[in-house]
Amino acid sequence: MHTESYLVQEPQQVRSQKTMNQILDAAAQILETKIFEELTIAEVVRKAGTSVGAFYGRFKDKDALLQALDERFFQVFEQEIKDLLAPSNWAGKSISHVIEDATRLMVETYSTERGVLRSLNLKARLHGDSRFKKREQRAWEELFPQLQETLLAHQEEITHPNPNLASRLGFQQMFFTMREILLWEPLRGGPHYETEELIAELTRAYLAYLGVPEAQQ
Amino acid sequence: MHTESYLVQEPQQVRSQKTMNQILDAAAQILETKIFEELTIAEVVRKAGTSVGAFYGRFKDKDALLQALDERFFQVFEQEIKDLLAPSNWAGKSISHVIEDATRLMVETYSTERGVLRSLNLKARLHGDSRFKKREQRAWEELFPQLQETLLAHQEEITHPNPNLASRLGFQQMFFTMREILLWEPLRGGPHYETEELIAELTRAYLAYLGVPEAQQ
DNA sequence: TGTACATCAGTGAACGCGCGTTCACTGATGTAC
DNA sequence: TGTACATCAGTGAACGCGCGTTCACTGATGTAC
Repeated sequence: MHTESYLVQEPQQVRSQKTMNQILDAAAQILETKIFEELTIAEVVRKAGTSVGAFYGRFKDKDALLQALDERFFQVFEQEIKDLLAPSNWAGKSISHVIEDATRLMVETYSTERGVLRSLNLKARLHGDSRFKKREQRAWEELFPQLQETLLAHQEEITHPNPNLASRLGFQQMFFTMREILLWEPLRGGPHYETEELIAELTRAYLAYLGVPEAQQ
Repeated sequence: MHTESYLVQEPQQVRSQKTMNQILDAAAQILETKIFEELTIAEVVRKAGTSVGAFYGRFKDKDALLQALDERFFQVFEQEIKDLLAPSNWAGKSISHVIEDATRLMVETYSTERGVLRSLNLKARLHGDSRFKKREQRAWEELFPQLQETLLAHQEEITHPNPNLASRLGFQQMFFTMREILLWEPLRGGPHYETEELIAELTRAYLAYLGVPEAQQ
């Protein structure tokens, strides 16, 4: 395995691998209730049952911790996207199924990984900074082009005058709304939506905007 | 006028009022390209042509500066909302006009005040903290209940099975998408939308989701 | 099977940097008589 | 119309606090012969 640039050194012994996992788990847990800037190294290592020195023996700096969490998350997420996009998967399915599938993946993922995703999302804004900005768009870039292609293949079902624009803005609406509702609304006690309800409504909204007649759903 | 809690003291002389305005203008200008946490007091006063001491003679602390910008912004915005909601204004208008009006106000406001709004939005997330959280929701609370009431008055034109839910989630979609596209997408070079196009498409999406038949638009 | 040596892992006190904030002081403005 | 005094405004160097980061050191693990 190649040396990850954010690590000082890859773990070589079981012992250190274990320590690293403890650090990542502790951090992820802290991020459920705090954002990354509120988290201190001291707090992480205390919770992980290790020391500041051990931390810096592994991670280049504080940001490297978030990068490692990012890496760990995307490993799983990208596989799920690949499975969803597997050529056979959407063959012959209706637009409405395709959109529902994509929405479901997003909603379920963002529900499960609130803490880490909240901080990644924030980080991308705080520092218009390279690494995190890129990564945040990956979900997008992996999923959207393929989804769009699939939708445009059913172009005759779309009554919006500009299917290209509509499929893009519709996806953005679904994604931004989902992210806002799942990651941020809970913090300010906004209205709560059940997972299935949210999936259903976001799908419905997307389809309605594309102008897919109900008969074809 | 009552003493604002975030100010050490209200300006008493023209001279100090002028200094204060210079500080606010300089800050607003800096926020066009930086976020509030990147802005330093030293930078603001340099640009404003005044001194650190002058700053603290007026503002309680750094946060007070953002609060003052917030205050200045909302003064204008709330008046615009009031005008929009004036009883006579929406009387007899179609759902589609009502939604377009609301969307236009939001889009135009957020286009004009990018800098300050970006930092206010961020601040509300960084510190789940009282003051800014509240203020961020004000646009919402001032505008939405009235909008919803107006929409529900035309309930027969809405084919979504749950008009109450749909008018709320539809508004959230419009608002979140608008905010994301105007405040954050430019930073990551996302696709650009013309103001009129954005208003038209967001309106269209909202109406479609509510299920307002095209004939009635 | 043991010994020597190299590298990996881990410890926690001390350091240092960036900025927000304070403070002692000077000058400007307003008011009283 | 001038003088004295109070308050407002403004200056910028110095301070200090919170964390991220370093560093000198100890112990654990692995490898060679």
